[in-house]
Amino acid sequence: MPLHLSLPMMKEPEFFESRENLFSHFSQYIRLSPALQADLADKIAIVHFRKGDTVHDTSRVCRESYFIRQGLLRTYYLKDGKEISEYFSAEAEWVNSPRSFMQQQLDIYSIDALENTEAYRLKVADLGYLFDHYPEMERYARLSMGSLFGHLIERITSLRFTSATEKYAHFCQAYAGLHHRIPLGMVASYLGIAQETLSRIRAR
Amino acid sequence: MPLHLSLPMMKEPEFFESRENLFSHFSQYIRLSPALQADLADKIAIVHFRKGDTVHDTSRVCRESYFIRQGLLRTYYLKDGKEISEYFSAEAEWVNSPRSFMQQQLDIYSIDALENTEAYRLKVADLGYLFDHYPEMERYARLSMGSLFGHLIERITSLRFTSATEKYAHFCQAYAGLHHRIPLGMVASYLGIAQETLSRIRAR
DNA sequence: CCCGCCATTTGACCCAGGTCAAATAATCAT
DNA sequence: ATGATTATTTGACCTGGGTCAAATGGCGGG
Repeated sequence: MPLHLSLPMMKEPEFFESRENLFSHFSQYIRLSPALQADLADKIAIVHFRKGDTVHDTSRVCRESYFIRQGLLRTYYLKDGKEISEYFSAEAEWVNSPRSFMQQQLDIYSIDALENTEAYRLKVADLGYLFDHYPEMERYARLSMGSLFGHLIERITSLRFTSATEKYAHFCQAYAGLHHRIPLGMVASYLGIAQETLSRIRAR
Repeated sequence: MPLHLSLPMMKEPEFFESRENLFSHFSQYIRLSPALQADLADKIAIVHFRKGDTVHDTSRVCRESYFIRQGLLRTYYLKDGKEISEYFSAEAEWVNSPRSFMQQQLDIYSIDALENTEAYRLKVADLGYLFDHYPEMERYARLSMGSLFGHLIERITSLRFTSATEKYAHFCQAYAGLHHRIPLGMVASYLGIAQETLSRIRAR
């Protein structure tokens, strides 16, 4: 099934505002030279997804990464015919199918949109170009990966020795404002507990 | 308590052989220029730990990273007075207390040696120097982190929906030859299951 | 506004694996 | 070697939370 996405159709001012969002994100990690800024602006496109759209599926190698300007995406995979949510990504986060994108091979993860979403798209080939020409992009990648690391380790800790109730509490804190926006069943599979159990916990 | 480590006291030939190990590791990811090679050789020291030694403890900020030439280290933390093993690191892996090393702040993880261990030591300040002067070091960091990522995600998957038996099977496969070298109780806490349960599983 | 399809809730039942306790085996230091 | 300390095994018991089933609630499309 082909990737389903609508093309940007925005007024100029809004477009500029958008770009600055991404740029200011970069600026948290590195100093953006004018040259890099220009090259980035050239490589990055804005795309829209409608709620329910498929952003990526397992039949393809993942060749693009998305930085969410607004909206909510979900990365999931199938296990015994059921969808298991791996994680959720909201504003100011990069999303792709990690191993598929990094090693350019097929992988089990699909991505879909839980809300109408507006995102910047960067193709893997363009990212490679940026890495080759701007050492500071390498640094950006290293630094931003670093903070992800902490989250993953925390999650592993939370999965191992905590009760279902504690897992949910940790989730609410880690995904702060987001947990309202995500259907209960998906939260349950993210936490590795049964939907029914989570429903009972909520009705505490 | 001060860091307990013995200084290198090696014959030259062995020393050279050691360094080449690390260099060939780097070569898997980047091309090592002679200048970088020289700088690396200058910054890196060889250290030895005896079985049971503390490599890092929670009272200090982690200011060095170790690349294991031979041996086995364990990263763990205390929960309710018990040691929970976070992960094990063997030959050809970098070890530190991740958040403490990356953000230069205190964290909950300690590291000790499960076997006599010989490792290369790189100080955080020297690593910063290398990042500042050699863009290819940034690339190395990005690429080598990438492969860690896959492992962490796999582990999260394995923790969520699998029985204790499956967790142990996954562990044996992920840590291939290593599982003989690690005490049962530590494996159990790594997997998030009770020691008694793991003992029964093994006696299948 | 109504219908049909999911998502969520509620109830009943059951088992994998946790806890506590005590025996046995392995390891270490003297 | 030998006793002391620590790691592993074994047994008995119990509970958190999984599974299956059925009722109820919500929402998007016509």
